[in-house]
Amino acid sequence: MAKKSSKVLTASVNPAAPTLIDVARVAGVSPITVSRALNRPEIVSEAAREKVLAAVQATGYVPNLLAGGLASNRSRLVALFVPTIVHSIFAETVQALMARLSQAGYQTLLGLSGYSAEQEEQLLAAVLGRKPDGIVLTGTLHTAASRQRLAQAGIPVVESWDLGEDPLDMQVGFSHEAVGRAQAEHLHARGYRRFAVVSVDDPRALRRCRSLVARLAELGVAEPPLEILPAPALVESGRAGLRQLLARDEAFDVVVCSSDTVAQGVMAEAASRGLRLPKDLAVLGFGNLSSAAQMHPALSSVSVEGDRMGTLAAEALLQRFNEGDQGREAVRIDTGFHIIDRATT
Amino acid sequence: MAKKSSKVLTASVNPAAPTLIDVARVAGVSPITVSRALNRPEIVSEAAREKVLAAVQATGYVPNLLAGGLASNRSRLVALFVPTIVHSIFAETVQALMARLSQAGYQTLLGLSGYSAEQEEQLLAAVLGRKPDGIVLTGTLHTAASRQRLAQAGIPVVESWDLGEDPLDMQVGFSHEAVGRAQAEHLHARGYRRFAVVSVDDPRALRRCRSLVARLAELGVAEPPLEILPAPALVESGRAGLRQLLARDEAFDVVVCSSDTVAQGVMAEAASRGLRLPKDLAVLGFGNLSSAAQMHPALSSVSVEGDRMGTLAAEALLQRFNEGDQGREAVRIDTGFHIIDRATT
DNA sequence: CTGTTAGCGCGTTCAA
DNA sequence: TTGAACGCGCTAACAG
Repeated sequence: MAKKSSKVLTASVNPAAPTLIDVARVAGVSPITVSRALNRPEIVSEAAREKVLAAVQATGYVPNLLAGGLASNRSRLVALFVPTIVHSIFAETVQALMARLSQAGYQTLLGLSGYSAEQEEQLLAAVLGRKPDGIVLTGTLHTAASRQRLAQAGIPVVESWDLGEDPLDMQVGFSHEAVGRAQAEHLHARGYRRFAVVSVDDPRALRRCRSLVARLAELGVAEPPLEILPAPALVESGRAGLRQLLARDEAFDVVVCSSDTVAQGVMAEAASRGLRLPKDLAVLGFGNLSSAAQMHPALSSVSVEGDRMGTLAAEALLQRFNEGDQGREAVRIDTGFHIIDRATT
Repeated sequence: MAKKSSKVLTASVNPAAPTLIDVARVAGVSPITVSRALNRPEIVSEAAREKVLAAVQATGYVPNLLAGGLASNRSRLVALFVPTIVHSIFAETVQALMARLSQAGYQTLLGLSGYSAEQEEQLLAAVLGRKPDGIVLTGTLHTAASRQRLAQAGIPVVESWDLGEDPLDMQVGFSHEAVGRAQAEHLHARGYRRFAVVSVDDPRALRRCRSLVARLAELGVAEPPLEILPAPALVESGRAGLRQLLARDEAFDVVVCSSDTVAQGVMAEAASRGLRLPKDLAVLGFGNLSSAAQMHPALSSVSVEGDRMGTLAAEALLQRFNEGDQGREAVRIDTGFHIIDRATT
């Protein structure tokens, strides 16, 4: 390991990354003054500040955040878990959250938790070791062990993309049950009576589906044929879903899909069979509001604002960071959703 | 669950997260034995290992990776910079890289660098403070300051999604010039002579475009009309691009697009004007091989394997981590690309 | 195979 | 406003 002695050797290989002490020496002040000049410039005399800044430039000093975090117990790191970012409605949430946090001086440790609470638990154990100052999860389904670890970590937690019973801490999302009900009511009001469902095997998608079916029952519509396919949602899932539905030989004139991606597959399969959309078959998807423009002109969809969820989650955390754990108001934001109906346009 | 007797206060608020020392006390061994039992189990007696593991369970110990990283100078963290992950060909690279790295015990610090080298430089300063063990960048365009910081950091670097002159270290990607040439040659061979181009203002996209134009010139085709639109690439960019091209009143029968997203917009605009695809107008996109199935049936495309780039980048880093900096073979992997022609199917 | 010693680089707590 | 001492939690290097 490198010693106190000045750097005389290996000048080209690795000039022994300068530390705060090196900067202090160059600036002619004490190490702690350097620390303060960098972290809380307002409490340092202007003269000192300038000397320090010059020395930082001269040495190419980069603060070691590992050491800083260890000493201060503040890592300036936020962990973010999403199931996946490929072909995914979560990508916008990730992007928006990162944008807001980095602007506030925080960095983001991304975790891909898949669609299982067990995978999330695994990841959690690893990530909490980095001592993040806060964490954003997707959904409200967590293992008991996860809940305990999270509680023990004592950091602010945001659950996103859902609203549920006994929150871990803060929540920013919408009710998947409400989505299911709205789907049923909207399509029923438009005159549809013969439904079918294609969904991937994701807990939240299934909840929307169950809620849809329940509301349909209340409206006097018989339980529709369901096709549940393995996650992740691919276009091919939609194609397969519609194929299997048609093979069942039950009549339907609208297909409710668990995502826009699945819906695209359903539409592609329908088109290849000569069905006219939405005349012969209407399709209802689910996805990001901002992607709505990209959709097939005949695809109706339930749209949520993934980016806004990200921004709101970030802001909830930042506020908690500043309040220093006392404000602790019970944040619980319903971001809602919209139904975009393309059948009429 | 209870400790020996040390922590008496605030039992409910925060049981003062157990440290390695607490575990050692419970297990009846020295702290360093706990450390070894966890990090290099093979060099510890089975008896000790079992005692330690039991104590870890009992205490709910989570190793502090900040402290570990500081002491060992190994953070088990890899930084990954991509321009964006929304509507993006990079999402698959991120996912694949993370999957491979997490399997090897590394976590990923994601940075969104936009499409500018300056933004990348900003990010770099912040991220290097976390002392990542390695870093993966997108592209080969970096500021002088970035290059210097990177060199000074002395960690393995992978440049992805491109191959270029004087690499920083390792490269995993393909030649954008080769793509441009291939586009020209493929379409020319198919009989097209009247080209047009819609591209967003992204350095790599512009290089493909320039190369296309140059090769066309060699083939005796006049310089095609170009529409360059601001990044990021949206479906709307494509619509606007085609509108503006048509307004120019120059004839063309094929449009080369900087991405599949742009291509979708071009096709949507074309369809809304009653053009038949690909008969009246052929469209060539650019995107991920695995997304090819999602494309419009008339959309041809240059396809690259984003996920494979991610995996290869991860493996290049892991190998370097293990070799301990001596192997240092000059990794430079051309992942190539494919042209998928849908006009004939 | 196990333990002891001595930091890693920084921020907190005091005092000046 | 500045500085000195101390320790955050862990691991490298040596010894036993």
